[in-house]
Amino acid sequence: MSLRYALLALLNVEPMTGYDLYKQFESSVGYVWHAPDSQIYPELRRMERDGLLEGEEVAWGTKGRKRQYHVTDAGREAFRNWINTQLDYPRERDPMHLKAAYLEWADPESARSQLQAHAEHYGARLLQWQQKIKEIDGGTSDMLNRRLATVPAGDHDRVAAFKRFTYEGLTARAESEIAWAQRGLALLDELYA
Amino acid sequence: MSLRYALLALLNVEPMTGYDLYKQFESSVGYVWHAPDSQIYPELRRMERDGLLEGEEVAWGTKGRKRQYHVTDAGREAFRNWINTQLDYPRERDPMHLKAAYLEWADPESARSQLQAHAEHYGARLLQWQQKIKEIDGGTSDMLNRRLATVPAGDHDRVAAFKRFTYEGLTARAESEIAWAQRGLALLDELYA
DNA sequence: TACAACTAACTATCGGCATAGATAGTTAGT
DNA sequence: ACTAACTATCTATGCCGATAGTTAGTTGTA
Repeated sequence: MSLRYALLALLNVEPMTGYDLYKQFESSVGYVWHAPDSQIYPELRRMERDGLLEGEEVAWGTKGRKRQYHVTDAGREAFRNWINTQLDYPRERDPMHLKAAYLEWADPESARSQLQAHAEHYGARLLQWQQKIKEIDGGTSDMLNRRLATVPAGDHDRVAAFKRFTYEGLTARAESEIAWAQRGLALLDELYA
Repeated sequence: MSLRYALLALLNVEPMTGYDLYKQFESSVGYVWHAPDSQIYPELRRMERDGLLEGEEVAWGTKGRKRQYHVTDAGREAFRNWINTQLDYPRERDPMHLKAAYLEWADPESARSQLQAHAEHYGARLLQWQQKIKEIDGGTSDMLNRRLATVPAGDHDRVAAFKRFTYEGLTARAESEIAWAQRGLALLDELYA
């Protein structure tokens, strides 16, 4: 159900087509949330059906058409409602930690390369998220600047602060995963010396 | 697809019924992996169909019957194969961080209580996982002791070390989430002073 | 003995998400 | 003029998992 609110969040900034939204999820916004186009288009139709969005056909070239959606009052209210509602947390289900618990079954080299890959995966994420923080601090974040243009100047600090806060959480998580993987690599050295 | 391997991991220790496995996921093992019985029973049947398990009817009381499953050679091989295979990491999709990015839409009190709940959620997990580590260190972990009984004494350290390593990762993650939520609470105090 | 709690297993439905592929129009470069 | 890359949208299939409800037998206890 979060896809709906991710879409509302983006459409709150400016009207967009399904394809625009898809591209957002493929690039910068995708570092926080992702969805394939095959989920986006049907969800937009459902949201229009539910009165959260309104779409209008826009000409594209001579024969082409595209459908641009904008948020309705009901949509904004639904978004505000969601953001004020307590999430419920899913039960634990993490494949990498499940694996880790039975790593004595693995070949040491395989265990090593998987922990290495874990560290590298989060290393890549870490760089992306740190980059986002730099962009926020430097005022060069497109996403943020477009968002800021829609709110009064007095709220700018607040909006930027929450964006930064989000990425701080993600970088902290990445750092924690990297540290864990590295402890694992050290452990392998000990155990298979 | 990880459910299959979680079940194999448990059944590698000793034969169990679907209900036994369900109870495991409801209690201690559930802190690492969880599944409802409505997924467990069909998956066990599929695994038997695929030759990873063999089940036998066991009498229970006078008229009752239950089906106890044990792992086949093919099952053990499949498990070893899984544990040696690199995972692929899903795209980012985290509702709480999505929310955090738009927290300026929330009522300050709601934002506060949600961050509080975030900290409390991971606080509860943290206690459970720390408890697990204590049990491992003290040799009072049932799960681990049963597992250790099935491997040569020379491997005991290794088996225990990986279990501990798993819970260390989970506690580190919980601590990181708690710290993040607390930074968020401090931020709210600043922004809505 | 009556009842509650537990053991055991199964079924149905629904939403989320991945993967794959189909179709059609447009734009930019060679 | 061609064609590759991009824009735009849609459909189909299938797994995973959540939720809820059903049926039947057993055990412990008031």
